[in-house]
Amino acid sequence: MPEVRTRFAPSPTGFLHVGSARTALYNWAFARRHGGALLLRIEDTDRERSTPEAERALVEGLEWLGIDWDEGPLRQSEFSERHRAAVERMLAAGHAYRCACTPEQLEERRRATIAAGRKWTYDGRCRSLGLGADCGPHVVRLRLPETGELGWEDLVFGKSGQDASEIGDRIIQRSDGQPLYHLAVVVDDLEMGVTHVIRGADHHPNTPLQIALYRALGATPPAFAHVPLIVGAGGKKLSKRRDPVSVQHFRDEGYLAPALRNWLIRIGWSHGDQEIFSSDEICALFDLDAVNRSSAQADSDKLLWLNQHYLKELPAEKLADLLAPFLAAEAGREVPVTRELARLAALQRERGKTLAEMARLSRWFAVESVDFDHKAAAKHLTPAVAPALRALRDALAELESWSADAIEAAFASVLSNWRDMKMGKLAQPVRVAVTGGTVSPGIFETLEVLGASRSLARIERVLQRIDDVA
RNA sequence: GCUCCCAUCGUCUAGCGGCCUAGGACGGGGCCCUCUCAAGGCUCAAACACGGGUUCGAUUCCCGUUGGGAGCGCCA
Repeated sequence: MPEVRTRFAPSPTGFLHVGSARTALYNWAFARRHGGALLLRIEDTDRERSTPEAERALVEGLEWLGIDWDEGPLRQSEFSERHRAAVERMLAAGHAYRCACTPEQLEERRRATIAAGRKWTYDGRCRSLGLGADCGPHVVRLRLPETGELGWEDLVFGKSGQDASEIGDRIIQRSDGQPLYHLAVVVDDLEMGVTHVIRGADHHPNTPLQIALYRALGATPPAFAHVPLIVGAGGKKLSKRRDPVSVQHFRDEGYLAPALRNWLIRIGWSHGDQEIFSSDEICALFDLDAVNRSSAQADSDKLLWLNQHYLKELPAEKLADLLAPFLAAEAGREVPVTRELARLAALQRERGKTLAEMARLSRWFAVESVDFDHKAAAKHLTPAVAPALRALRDALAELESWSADAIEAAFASVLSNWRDMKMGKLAQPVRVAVTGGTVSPGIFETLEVLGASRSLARIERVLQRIDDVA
């Protein structure tokens, strides 16, 4: 079996779309699984959209996801010479012909045909005119056989195809000499030696035409695998406005690359009951025959779950590195990566599902002084708890080592003097004092990471506040 | 409108004629744990779109219906 060569051929839109990302992932996984190569080709023939920034965004997104390629990025715009040469060859061989019908004439005939209740494909007016290059403004059309199956065995959809008569002679070169998409793709895939075209199912209906193109070029089509589309809620098309569609967006929200990768690979593909796939497992286990045929909705809750799973797997130091910028943005100030931050990250990772959420929950750690949640303060910062709080402050102040264990002992000693006070009655006021709210990791650990001086200062401040109110 | 494609819990899916009392996961409910919130453990509810065939036997095969999607450009 010849070497497997797959390709990912996005058009540069300024970001990496999750649907494209999954297609890239499938191509990558398939190539790796079979010891082949992945080629990256930028479809940049649409000049306005194709900026260097847009291309960089694409490359960045792929690299972040951990998708590496073996050749490229190649740019389609650099291959116009060979596109033109291919057209010349087809013209010479009679597989293509010049057509001088104007868009206006075409539109008129199309309308008339549809009005007559018949379906429109090009009516072949210029098909046998034998127009030469001197025929004035003209396009080039592919000459399809009158009939005949344009079929293939799709690696996902199985037997597929359409009869040539359904399609009509399509334009392959514009009147300005520029190649059309289908021609460019076929010529480039041929030129690059692509053996497996793995792409979105939206291309499924285009494939017969491309098969015809391969044949007209005297070539054997590659294997095709069309992967089902990712759709939004309710099975509707993913909408840029309603759904988060860019890989960058997920990255900025604090999703981990392994989580997004795992999420994407599992939409439309499965391997038994397995849910968690490392990069290596994806490369070892992915296969096209386990890809589904129906389109799938993206489930953001599952992504959240996966993200927390990977968050929990990360070493605390690494997690602190990742969390620091999110926390800095949350607190509006620099956040150095310290041992305490790593300790905090280890505590918060089972409380937040994204880095952004972890940062929100950890705000109290990074800010100078906390803002009190009004309801929490009203409920827990009352004169009734002041004596016990004062005793706790004294006990904490005398601690020789500031550790969770020592802090717990201080709490215990205070509680032993207030027999009718339960742990919760003391912990909550302290929690409000040091975090401003009622939600945090265990109170001993919270005080530990915050440090002795900041903890005591915040308790002191609360004591003052209770006195002021009283 | 025409052509093509798809159809299992709310969602992602397992199932490739009997193993199905339809399995797993996310999400949801309950219980346990507990200083809050989580995490964790246990547990419950939840699906073969419908109608015909084929077969001793259909979730699985065939045909319709319904519902969804994609494609029908001198866009990519």
